[in-house]
Amino acid sequence: MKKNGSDLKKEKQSAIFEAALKVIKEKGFHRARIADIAEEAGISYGLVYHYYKNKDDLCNDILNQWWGRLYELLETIRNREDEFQDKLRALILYFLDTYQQKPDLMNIFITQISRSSDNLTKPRLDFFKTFLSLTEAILNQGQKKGVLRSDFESYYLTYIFLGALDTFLSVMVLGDQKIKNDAHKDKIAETILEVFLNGAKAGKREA
Amino acid sequence: MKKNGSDLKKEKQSAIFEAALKVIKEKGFHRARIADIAEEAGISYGLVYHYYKNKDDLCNDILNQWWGRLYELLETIRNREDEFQDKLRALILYFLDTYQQKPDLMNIFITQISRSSDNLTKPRLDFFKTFLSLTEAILNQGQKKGVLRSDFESYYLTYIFLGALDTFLSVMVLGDQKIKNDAHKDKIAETILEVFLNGAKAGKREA
Amino acid sequence: MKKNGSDLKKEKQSAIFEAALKVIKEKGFHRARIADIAEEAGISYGLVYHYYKNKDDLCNDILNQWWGRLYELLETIRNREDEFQDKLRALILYFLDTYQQKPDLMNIFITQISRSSDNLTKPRLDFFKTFLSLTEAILNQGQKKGVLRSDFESYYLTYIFLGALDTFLSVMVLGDQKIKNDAHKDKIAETILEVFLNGAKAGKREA
Amino acid sequence: MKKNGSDLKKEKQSAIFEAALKVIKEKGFHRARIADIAEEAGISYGLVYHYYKNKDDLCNDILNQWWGRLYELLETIRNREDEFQDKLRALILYFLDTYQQKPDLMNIFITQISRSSDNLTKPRLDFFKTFLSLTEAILNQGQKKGVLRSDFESYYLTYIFLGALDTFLSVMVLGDQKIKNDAHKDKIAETILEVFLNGAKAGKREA
DNA sequence: TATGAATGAGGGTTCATTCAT
DNA sequence: AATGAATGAACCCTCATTCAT
Repeated sequence: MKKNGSDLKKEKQSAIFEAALKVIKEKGFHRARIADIAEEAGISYGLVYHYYKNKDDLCNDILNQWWGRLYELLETIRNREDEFQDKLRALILYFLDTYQQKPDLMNIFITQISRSSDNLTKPRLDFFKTFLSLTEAILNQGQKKGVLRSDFESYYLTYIFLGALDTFLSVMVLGDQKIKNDAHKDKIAETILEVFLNGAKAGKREA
Repeated sequence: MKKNGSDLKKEKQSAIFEAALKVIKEKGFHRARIADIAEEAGISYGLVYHYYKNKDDLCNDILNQWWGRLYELLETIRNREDEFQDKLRALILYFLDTYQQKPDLMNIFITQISRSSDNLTKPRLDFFKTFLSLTEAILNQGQKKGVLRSDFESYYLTYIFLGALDTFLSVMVLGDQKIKNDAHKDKIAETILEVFLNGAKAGKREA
Repeated sequence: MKKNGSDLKKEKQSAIFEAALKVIKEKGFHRARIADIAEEAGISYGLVYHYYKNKDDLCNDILNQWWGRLYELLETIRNREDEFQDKLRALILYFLDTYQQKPDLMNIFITQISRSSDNLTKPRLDFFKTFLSLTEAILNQGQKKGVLRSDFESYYLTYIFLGALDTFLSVMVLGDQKIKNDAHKDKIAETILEVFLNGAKAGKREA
Repeated sequence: MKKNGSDLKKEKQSAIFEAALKVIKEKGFHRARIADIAEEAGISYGLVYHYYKNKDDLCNDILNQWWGRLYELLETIRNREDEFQDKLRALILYFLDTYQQKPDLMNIFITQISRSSDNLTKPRLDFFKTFLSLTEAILNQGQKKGVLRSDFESYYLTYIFLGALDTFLSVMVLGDQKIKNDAHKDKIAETILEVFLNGAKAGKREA
């Protein structure tokens, strides 16, 4: 079955996208040269500019895809009729899955997007704030249902939850640790959930 | 009392250091130009090279100072005979104090150092790992004393604790939020501690 | 009636030619991109290379057409048995007519061809010199007939005549002024003729 | 006598300026590369950017100098109490003198500035229009004094006068003709003046 | 004939670093 | 110690031209 032009175009663009992920992961946004990306993608220099207006456009595509998917997921989770804890678990697993399937992208999120990067411009900051808000909306559901304590504002709980998740991911990403199998993945998820919900203090849990 | 040459040298170097903090905070490591730093410091830019071998040297100075102080603190905390919770509180307050007194440095830590930055070279990664280890050593004390639960490896607890702290700081730094007063600072510290120790779940706390 | 292949070819080539005129007028030779011209002509830009060897070839086509027609006219005028003044008038009107009918071409002549353009290569300079020579030949007829004064070399008179004409056109072209009607056109022609022939000094004319 | 820093700075900038004139004359604004200019000036590539913000800035400097001097001259001429014909002569001689002393600049005026150049942006067009206006103001003086005929608008006379002058210069510049001596220069000036004032028609002059 | 993807040389600009004074 | 002129490698982006389909 022959692919039509549009498919081919998308494929090539996708190749550039993936190459960019890899190079940016290795060098960071700044040091990633268009020449590197082109070489990684196995195409000529100028062709990158056939698919992307400029370097910024390419970087934004990465950001938009990342945040776009994440926002979508958060909306989905919020609207689901799940048990509250399953919502948190779903979010954690999304990150872990992404790390498994697109480690470069996850790496970039951790090292380039989540905080820093010299590119911390206003719109990029807004991405981050939106992420916090959407997550907070979910935690707020937990408070309303009486699952989460309400003696703290929901954003406090949000920071702690996301911080825990983020640091787990950071350690894995920066240490280049692999997720061995699904059991391992579940273990991590359960740990984060358990400590977040029940705390780190000894001897407080029933049974 | 006349200052001697060495003092003068240190003063000037310090001026460059502070200028670098400010410029790097505003532009990031990459976009921070030697010319900017010199201008901010009120000196000619050739002079920067009398005090620092090159840009990397200057950046490393910042990193070394940051991590050096932090390591020192962690060692101190570990060796203190405090109650365990006071150790954690001391660590949290150190970050909050630093944010109050040297917001630029804190900003750089959050946005440039803590994870990423394009400059994520091996030695810089090691800094981060050492930080995790030293903190883990303290949390491990908590487990040994029976204050912290032991059904998780100490590094799991470390990630959650540091993640919570880090995200609180990130939000403040990125949102340019000020710490209003000591009460506010204590509130934040207590929140982190309380949720870390007792968890986010509702109705589980005695009294 | 079906057009044959050659006609079609000429039509398409003509479309490219006209598109080139428009784009070059707007952007100049240098900034005019093949892609712009193709888009203006409503064809794919690879196709331009079927009709023209390269960009230079296209530009030369424009130059050749312009100069070719002009030389032809000058030859015609020279060989005509008109009154001398009618010859000059015919030349002036040719330019004004061209400006009316092909303003883009006229614009390019004024802004790109007549003098300079970065493309001032030897062959292009020769075009210009030939133009001067052919015009001079006509003015020389005027001197021989005793209509024009002979106390100056004919090329001096040529420069003044063409300079006057050229500057009139320049102002119109650069100011994007339209020729309102035939009376307006005649007025301009007569002004140039009158001042060229009788001078700008006051009170010297009979009657 | 030692030169101070500012003098040296100006000297170097001037060297770049002159080098730019030469290169632009040879290649045109577009084809003139910063590398060429630097080489011509005998300095390194980057140094050009020490003195000029960018290529445009350098080009504008040339334009501003050219037009600035010309405007100044036109103001001076207008305000002088000279005989009217001496005013026109002064203007012609200014151009001829400039051609003698700064042939590169004159060349650029003719081939790049006066009309064309792809760089025909709004502000550059305005330069040209101002030039026309200032000249027209002088010719208008001639009409008011009764030296020039008033049956044509002053701008018509302006176009013819400037056109004549411009074309003389063009021919010299494009033909790379030298002005042999002062007598030659005067001859040219008188020719332009004579034909402009008394016309090209034979047998109309007194005596 | 027609398309537009693909190539890569060319050139502008930045900026860390060196160096003469 | 101090200045800032000077250097040139690095890298982004453009666009004429080629080529596979």
